[in-house]
Amino acid sequence: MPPNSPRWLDADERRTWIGFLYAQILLFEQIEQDLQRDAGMPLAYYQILVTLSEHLGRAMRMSDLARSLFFSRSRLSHAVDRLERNGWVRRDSCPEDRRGAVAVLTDEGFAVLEAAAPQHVESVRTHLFDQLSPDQARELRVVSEVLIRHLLDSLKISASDVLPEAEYWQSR
Amino acid sequence: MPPNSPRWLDADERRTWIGFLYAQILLFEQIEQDLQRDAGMPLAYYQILVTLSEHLGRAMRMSDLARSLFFSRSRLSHAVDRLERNGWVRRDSCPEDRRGAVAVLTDEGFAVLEAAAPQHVESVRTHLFDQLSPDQARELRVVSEVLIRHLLDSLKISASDVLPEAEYWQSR
DNA sequence: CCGAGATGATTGAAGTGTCAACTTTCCTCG
DNA sequence: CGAGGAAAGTTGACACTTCAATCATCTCGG
Repeated sequence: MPPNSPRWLDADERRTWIGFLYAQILLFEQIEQDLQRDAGMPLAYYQILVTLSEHLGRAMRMSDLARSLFFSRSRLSHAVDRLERNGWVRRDSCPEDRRGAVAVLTDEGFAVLEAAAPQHVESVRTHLFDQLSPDQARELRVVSEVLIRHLLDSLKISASDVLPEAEYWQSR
Repeated sequence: MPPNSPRWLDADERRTWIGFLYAQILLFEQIEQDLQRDAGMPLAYYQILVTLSEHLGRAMRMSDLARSLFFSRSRLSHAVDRLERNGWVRRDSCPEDRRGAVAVLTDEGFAVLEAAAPQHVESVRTHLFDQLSPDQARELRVVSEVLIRHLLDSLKISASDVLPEAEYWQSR
């Protein structure tokens, strides 16, 4: 698996890689910090609430939720523990599968989400879209989708596991 | 600070944002996983070793190292604790400032880094550069550098704190 | 020169994530 | 039907980060 003779990065590639790495670190650090300040939760938890809020009954099976967000089951389980303690999510048992559990967004959770959304969106706009020309934003999207297709392939994840945006990421 | 009327994202922007978010999550998850498998350390620790290895005497003041990597002092302190337990880094006291501490890359640490580098570079190439056309890689670099300049400004960090690539990220 | 505030660094607790082990229930196939 | 294996979910231990508090030293204006 390690190559016989490694294909080193040239100077341009190194700068691209380091630049991308640091841009990513700084951007998400900033957005997480804004969200933590405004809503008292990390981005991962916000994504859980958003995903639940967009589904029928504001409810989802734990496994489906985990797949949608690329979370391990364990990670989701711990996260829902905390969201439940905050009163933002509730666990119901699943009628058609006695192993199952359903995470349900509570009214309080929905209210917290509604209150947090405007500031979070503003943060994303300020630190991402306001900095890019329309062409650059388009290019960023193309690059992102290329990478997602590759990575899903390489992880042998079928894009249709990733509801509800699956159609955007189809391999071909 | 919250806007009177939030500037919501339109459908294209939402797709761009979610795409970028997921590309970033999947890419770094994959690269971290490869590095963990091949070298038994997270990317952040690898970066510490790389940064030390590129400095005179393979040594740096804790604070300078933290600034270079955008780590908090606390984070670096904990990380160096572990690297020290692994025997990869050593702490020396600082002659010209008695408060100070200097992190030094040990020979063993350098050897570990040399052993890990080829596979890590291969991983970056496979999952990033092999997937992008030269134009896309160029565009990714431009976008990254735009974001870095903005974020450093917004954090009031002067680019020259971030050695040794500072010149690349100057605001103007 | 001296005291106040800034800087360098560490510490411990709490939050979040990973990993492996485990339980329960479901599904399949002989 | 009834194993045996797969899937759903949880749990506990450990690893990494953050946050606030702390201590020591340095710097600088009066």
